[in-house]
Amino acid sequence: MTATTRSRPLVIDVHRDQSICAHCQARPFSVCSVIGDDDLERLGAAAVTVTVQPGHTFIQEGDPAEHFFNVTAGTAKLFKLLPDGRRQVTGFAATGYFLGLAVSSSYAFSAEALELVRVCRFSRSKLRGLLDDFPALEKKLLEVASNELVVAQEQMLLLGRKTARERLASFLIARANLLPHCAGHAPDGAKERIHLPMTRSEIADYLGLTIETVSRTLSRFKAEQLIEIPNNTEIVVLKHETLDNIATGMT
Amino acid sequence: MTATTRSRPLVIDVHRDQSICAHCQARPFSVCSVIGDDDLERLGAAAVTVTVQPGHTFIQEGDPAEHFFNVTAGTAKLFKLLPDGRRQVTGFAATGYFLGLAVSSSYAFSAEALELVRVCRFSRSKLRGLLDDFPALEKKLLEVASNELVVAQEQMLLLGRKTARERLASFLIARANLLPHCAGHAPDGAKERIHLPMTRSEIADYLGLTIETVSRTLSRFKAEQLIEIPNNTEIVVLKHETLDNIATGMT
DNA sequence: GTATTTCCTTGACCCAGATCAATGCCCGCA
DNA sequence: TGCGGGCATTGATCTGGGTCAAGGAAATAC
Repeated sequence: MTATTRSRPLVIDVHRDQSICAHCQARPFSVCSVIGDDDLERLGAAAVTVTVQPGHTFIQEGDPAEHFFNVTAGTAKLFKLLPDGRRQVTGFAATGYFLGLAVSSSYAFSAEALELVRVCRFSRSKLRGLLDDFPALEKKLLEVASNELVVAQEQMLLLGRKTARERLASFLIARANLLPHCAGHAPDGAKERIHLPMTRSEIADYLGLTIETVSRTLSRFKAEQLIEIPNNTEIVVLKHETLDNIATGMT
Repeated sequence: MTATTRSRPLVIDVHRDQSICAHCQARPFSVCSVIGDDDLERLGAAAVTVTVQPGHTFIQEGDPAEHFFNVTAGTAKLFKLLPDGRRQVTGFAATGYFLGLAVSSSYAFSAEALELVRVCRFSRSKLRGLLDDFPALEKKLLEVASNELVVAQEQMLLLGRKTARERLASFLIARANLLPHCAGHAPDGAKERIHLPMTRSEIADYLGLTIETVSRTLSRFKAEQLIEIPNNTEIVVLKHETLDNIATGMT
């Protein structure tokens, strides 16, 4: 919840490359997947690749919304601040995430790189052009936005009505379901090793809790043999089903 | 927060009318405004008008998402439930609101009429057809969804980080800004009479509080001469600016 | 190898808002 | 005009999670 007022966007390695999209390993996971191979040069011409160092803010809430971003590597946190520094993390943007959908003239949130982040940047006008030329892209964006809305509503339920225990369980289950292999329900025996690129403080700001409550609750899960905590950036889910039940308030 | 398990959708007065859109007074406020006068018959042919009685649920979370809705009169509450009945109201849908954007196969939330509600109902396939024929409609929907996302993020900040006092102030200011005339900042002198079609309990479920806290906080605002409470469905904002400052955490 | 910093954990205590419990108010109905 | 049933208000008390404080552990710096 502390306001570690970081410096302004420090951006290294900005460059253009017409053929960049052809070898983009994030494409299958992103909105760009709807653009056919034949049109990749057109897409690449509109994009600028930007690398953002960990801890640096590349979108500042309130700034004029000139660009749209597509995360192609690393994870960023999206957040909003109150004047006294209280922070709400509204989401984590991983590879494939499309950022900047706000139609208004200024950004509604800030974005800061947690790890080394690589993004594809489009200017507002260039994206407009792409949307006009590729209606499929517009359809895809609507689909993405609709899914985001569903996720946002789920998060409102969490923030408004769930207990600390339920919030942490929800968070762990959501992270576990991100895992490439078992995108569903692992049995209570199987071990799922989830990666946490964010600090406890960022988890707290995401779940509307304090860092101490996050820590205590995780310790309790460990004591109950629901999880293991090998180190600060990894958690092993031992009892997925049990955690899932806690997450959905069935306990 | 109590689960008043209402009956299933009780729908009266369902009818079709090709020319309905031509006299729709909700059109200027809704996504349909992007359809030109010449194409209104096409739009009307796809829509079914449905009237929903107060207290009746016309969208049930988890049900297959077969329809999209456009509210043309009245206000509905959108909400999600936990198994034990805890409720989170994720929004209020007034005239012009487009409902059902969830792209997944089932609804992510329920919707219940607060007053007598009238909606325009489109089947999934009919809407698909409209979107293919009117790209402007798709653009508009993306714009609407993007705005919804911004609102959702603001609500996450409220639910995760604001105090009860700040939440109520935010709610009152948001309602005041809905007023047709002064869509901005009324001076601290001017009286703004806001209408509340929802009960205290629904306000509580929207703000992540209890009914008692809502009531106490409003009473305190009244004691501080920030508002007047002529009756249960109306509140007069006396000091817009002061409330706005409270809402944004500047106190 | 030691110092510094940053993050995490744990304990003791506190408080904003929840819960429990009356009571009041308004409105429709007879 | 009085009665009954929802809401809403208000008071008393409780508690989950916040706050304050004191280490600990792991990473980076020197």
